[in-house]
Amino acid sequence: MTNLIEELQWRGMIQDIMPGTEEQLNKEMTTGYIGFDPTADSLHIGNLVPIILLNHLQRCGHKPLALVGGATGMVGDPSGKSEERNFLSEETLNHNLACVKKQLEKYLDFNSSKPNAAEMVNNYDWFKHISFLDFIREAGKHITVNYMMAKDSVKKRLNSDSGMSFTEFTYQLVQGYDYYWLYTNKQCRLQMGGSDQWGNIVTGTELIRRKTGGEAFAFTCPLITKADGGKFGKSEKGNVWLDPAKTSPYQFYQFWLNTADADAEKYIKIFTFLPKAEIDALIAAHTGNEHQRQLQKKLAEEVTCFVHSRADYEFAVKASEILFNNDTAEILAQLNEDQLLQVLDGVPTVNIAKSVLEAGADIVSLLADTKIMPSKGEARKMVQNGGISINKVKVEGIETSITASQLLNNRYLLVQRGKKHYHLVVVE
RNA sequence: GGGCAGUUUCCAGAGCGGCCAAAUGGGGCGGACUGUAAAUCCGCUGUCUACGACUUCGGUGGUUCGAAUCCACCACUGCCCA
Repeated sequence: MTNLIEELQWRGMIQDIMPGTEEQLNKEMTTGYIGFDPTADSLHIGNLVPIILLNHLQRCGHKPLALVGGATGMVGDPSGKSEERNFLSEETLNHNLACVKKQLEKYLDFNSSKPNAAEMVNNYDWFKHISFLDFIREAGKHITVNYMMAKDSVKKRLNSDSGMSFTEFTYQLVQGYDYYWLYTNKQCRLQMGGSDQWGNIVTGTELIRRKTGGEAFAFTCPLITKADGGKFGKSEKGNVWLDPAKTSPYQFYQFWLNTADADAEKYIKIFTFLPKAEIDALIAAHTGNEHQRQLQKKLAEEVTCFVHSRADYEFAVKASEILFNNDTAEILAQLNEDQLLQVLDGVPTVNIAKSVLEAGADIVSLLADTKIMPSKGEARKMVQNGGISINKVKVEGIETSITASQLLNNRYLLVQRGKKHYHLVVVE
């Protein structure tokens, strides 16, 4: 049994830890859990850290429980939120729950023949049987309001103008009860989470101690930050999702590849399972040769393979080469239709009628009509600034006209605005 | 309820009768350099049938040859007094 805490420590994944946690983990196979809130119909890369924590737990020979918050999702966690959250409708919640469960199955080993097989639990399953009165007698009696009010997440909101509803105030008790329930019914002895969860987690261990006299353990992982102060996990297009239908593997790969130097060392430790020796070697090789971006490439490779697949990764690399290398006009022209569409998967497309090109369309009108540029004025300026390329060839001058002879595979036109923005024009 | 100040293009903020599509800064977007980075430098940033035309300066009317600029009313915002 590998020492989990030691492993996580050098990776910089431990923020707070309850005394005795390491001893418990070294003593026996321990069951540990993390909760996932069904706030959307897909997990995003912010949820990747908890997934990886559970994965490490399992690799070290312990038993992970992934808890989906069917009940807690109905309440809303106030931690880190400055305002009261809106309720999700029941259908949305159920839909999200199903999606999240399906995703989680990909990342842990649920093969029940193993003693430390992962398990999925839904806290709605036990909360649906508990009446309000049962709850306030069973859980509420053991925790004082004074104790609950002392939590940071609560204090902040009490001092704010928006206040805090009774519902959200209760959240920590609901989550605390989860831990108590898992403690008594699943022999769960460990809870993990982001450091913003510390307050809620401690309420759980407190509840366990007061109700059963038993001891439960916990640790948290630092929240992921970016060196430039931006919010981690957002790309220009918004959240980076794990669902390939919402964020294509190519975009996912690009997100990691674009990691800033200042963050890369930290991220490769947290988001990959590479052993310490290999990471140290990579960092050493990267230092002084930052322009080669070895760290970013390895990071993007590992995470893309873990979340999607090796095939998806290889494809993303190929697509990146075609899209970003300069002398690829010829390669592009050689691709067949299938390859072309795969490389450009996720690129926004516009349809135009073939007749438009037969007479030769002037570049400015084409850009404006296809909505690639919002107006002719802007299209004109963009072309004059050298910001538009067709099929990887820069457009020179606003008099340029586009004809059917330029179509790739007789159907497609790859329009590029600036370095990173692509549009696929499909002729019908 | 009374008094004062304000409302300008994505944001902040100049302009106070013609020289205003409107200074400057920020942001955004391009280009060069680079590592699909940072920093730096350069350009663009109301629309169009584009060396010109058209529509914008809270709203509606008015004064004037001419208004973002002056007047009236309305709406909203901020500050002060009740």
